[in-house]
Amino acid sequence: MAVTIRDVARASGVHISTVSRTFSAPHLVNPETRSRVLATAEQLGYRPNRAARALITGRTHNIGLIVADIANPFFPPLIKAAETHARRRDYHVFVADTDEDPIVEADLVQALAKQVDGILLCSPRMSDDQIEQLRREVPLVVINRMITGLPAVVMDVGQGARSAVRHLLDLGHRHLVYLSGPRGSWTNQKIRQAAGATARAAGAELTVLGPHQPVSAAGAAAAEAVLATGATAVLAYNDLMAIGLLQALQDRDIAVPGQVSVVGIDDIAASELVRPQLTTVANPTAAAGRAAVDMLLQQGDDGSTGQINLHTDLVIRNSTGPGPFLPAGATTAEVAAYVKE
Amino acid sequence: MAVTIRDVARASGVHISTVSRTFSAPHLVNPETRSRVLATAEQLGYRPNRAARALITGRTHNIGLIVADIANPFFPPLIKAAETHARRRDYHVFVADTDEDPIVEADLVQALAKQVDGILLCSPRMSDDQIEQLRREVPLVVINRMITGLPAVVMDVGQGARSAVRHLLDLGHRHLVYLSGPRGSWTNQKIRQAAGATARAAGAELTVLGPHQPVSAAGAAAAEAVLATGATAVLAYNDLMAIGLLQALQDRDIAVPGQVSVVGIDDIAASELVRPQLTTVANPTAAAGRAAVDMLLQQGDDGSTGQINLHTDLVIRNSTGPGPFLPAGATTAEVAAYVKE
DNA sequence: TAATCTGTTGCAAACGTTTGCTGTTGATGG
DNA sequence: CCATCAACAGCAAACGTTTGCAACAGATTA
Repeated sequence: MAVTIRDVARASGVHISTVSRTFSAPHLVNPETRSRVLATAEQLGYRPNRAARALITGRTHNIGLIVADIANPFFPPLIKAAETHARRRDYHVFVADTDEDPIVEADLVQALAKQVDGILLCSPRMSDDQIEQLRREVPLVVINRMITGLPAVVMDVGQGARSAVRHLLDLGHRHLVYLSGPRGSWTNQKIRQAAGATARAAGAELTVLGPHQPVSAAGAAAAEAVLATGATAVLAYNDLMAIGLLQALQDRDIAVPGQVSVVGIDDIAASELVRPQLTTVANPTAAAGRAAVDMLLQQGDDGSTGQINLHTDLVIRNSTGPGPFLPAGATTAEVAAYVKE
Repeated sequence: MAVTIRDVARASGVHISTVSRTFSAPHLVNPETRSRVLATAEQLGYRPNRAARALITGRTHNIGLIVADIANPFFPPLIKAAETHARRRDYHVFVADTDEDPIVEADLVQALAKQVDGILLCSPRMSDDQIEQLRREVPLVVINRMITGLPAVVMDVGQGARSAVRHLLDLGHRHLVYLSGPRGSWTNQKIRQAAGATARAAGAELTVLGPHQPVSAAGAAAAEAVLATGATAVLAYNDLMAIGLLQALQDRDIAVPGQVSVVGIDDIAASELVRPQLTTVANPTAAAGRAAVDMLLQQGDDGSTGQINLHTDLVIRNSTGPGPFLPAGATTAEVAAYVKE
């Protein structure tokens, strides 16, 4: 049925090994022979069978990409960049979705292990131990989580959170809220620590609310709680939550940024589409995807296990501004009254 | 290095074919033997090598999913649903992005062909001929495009467009604009035809603007042109464009839906996050993904080549309402003046 | 001139499975 | 008691490649 190396060999009067070499080690075959083989291959429509190749070389030229939730707008740009980059290097990529379930995550790695040359693990929810375990079965690069001894590429959310908080501080805010993300998220911890430290260092207060699911509904649901704190500025775990909050506040006739400033993290596409446009920390997700692919592909060569820390950028838009500043220690009722004006 | 069927055979004192059958045809092996083999396999950490299996059976248990742009929010829910559904049937999926380029599209199908049992082609930009050509190399299911003789699952955008236009008509609008999508999009044609026919049947006018790239910037850029037509309602090729337009209008102090009503198509997540929330036609993308996978997997069995037409739903939110109605034949200047009030 | 080398090709053994066929055993039926 | 059969297990040939080794020619070196 399908045309194989053998058909090409017969048609061009050489041995199959010569045909094989024409494709996998061209420099070993006479230019003349080579072009003849190439021509008949082209004419016959020959395409190498990757399964057979994989069987003998042990390299599949496939990589796996495991993310928590494909539909979370944070991931698609990363997936896209990784896929495009991989393809340019003649690799194909399996994409899989864990639905934020650590068990599914582990199963997936196992299932994919034999079929890929390595796996990119995005924001894994597994324990460090589990991940180290799996690393013994298949080359791994972890994205958005740092585990000593494991190759990783992370986006420096700590630095991003610091910039965001400093921006808010510069605008005069003294009481901030951090709307935290899901339990078990490494990123969440980093943000929380960095934001807390930066606020404290400036003598400002930071109230942590959460944990929350990283979705807009959770941000919206947190609106009351945010107002109750009396804070004038909010940093959210991600843009989705920030946008949810943004709209919930506006639905309550609370001006953003007039009365409350809101900052997100990720810079998803929607952040620009929403009004006011969201001030946020832009994560270089595309760069991260590419870097992770490179790291994975190099890993085979040397045994290097580098860790890359990608710079993040605060992008200031219209959801932040100098706020209304309450007397310290205002009660919830006072805040609400103030805010209603 | 890796543990193979041979290791398991040796360790459990049977022939390799028995081990093979334990996994691929359990009913052919004695329950006692089977459990013994299973136990040692488990203990040794044996995992079947899919490449070897694929080589001999010709079935890879992989499928390919090719989309125009992973980052376009329309696709991720479809990808997610397809992947999850496929995995439940023990298939893994390659995801690839064509960047809206028909050439890349064809290359990708070819490259993936030998490595998958079939390919899901989403909103292809290739010509019908090309697609039929490729179908001879690999089983195909086309999503969001109807080609006679080819298995397809489409979302009934025609019906969606009709509902949308009827909704606008019911609100009293007499002059509508259709903001059309990219050239070569089958969906675009369908919408345009359905919208035009519905408007004409009611004696209303429909002006077509475009083509445009299916992105929010294009929607925003079209704002002036839309106003110039004097229309009071707009149907856009997709939500992204609708949202772009929405914000561009508001930035010009034009009330939505007070002065102009806007309807999108797709019901992407952002449509609910934007204010006013966007009235739009919800496409059952997840269902489409699942249906396409099923269709592809069945295709091997019988030679069936069904076509599924999925129902779409108009979801009415806050971007549509009774508009201000101008005297017929108002000039651009008059419209602008009117609209500024 | 003999020895060595270089460039090119063929040969055949892998890689880890699946599967049609053949044997063996013990049970069933006449 | 022989013939038939069913259930099970082993044998070996595939599947389409890659790759170490050997063979050979012609060129280079000593």
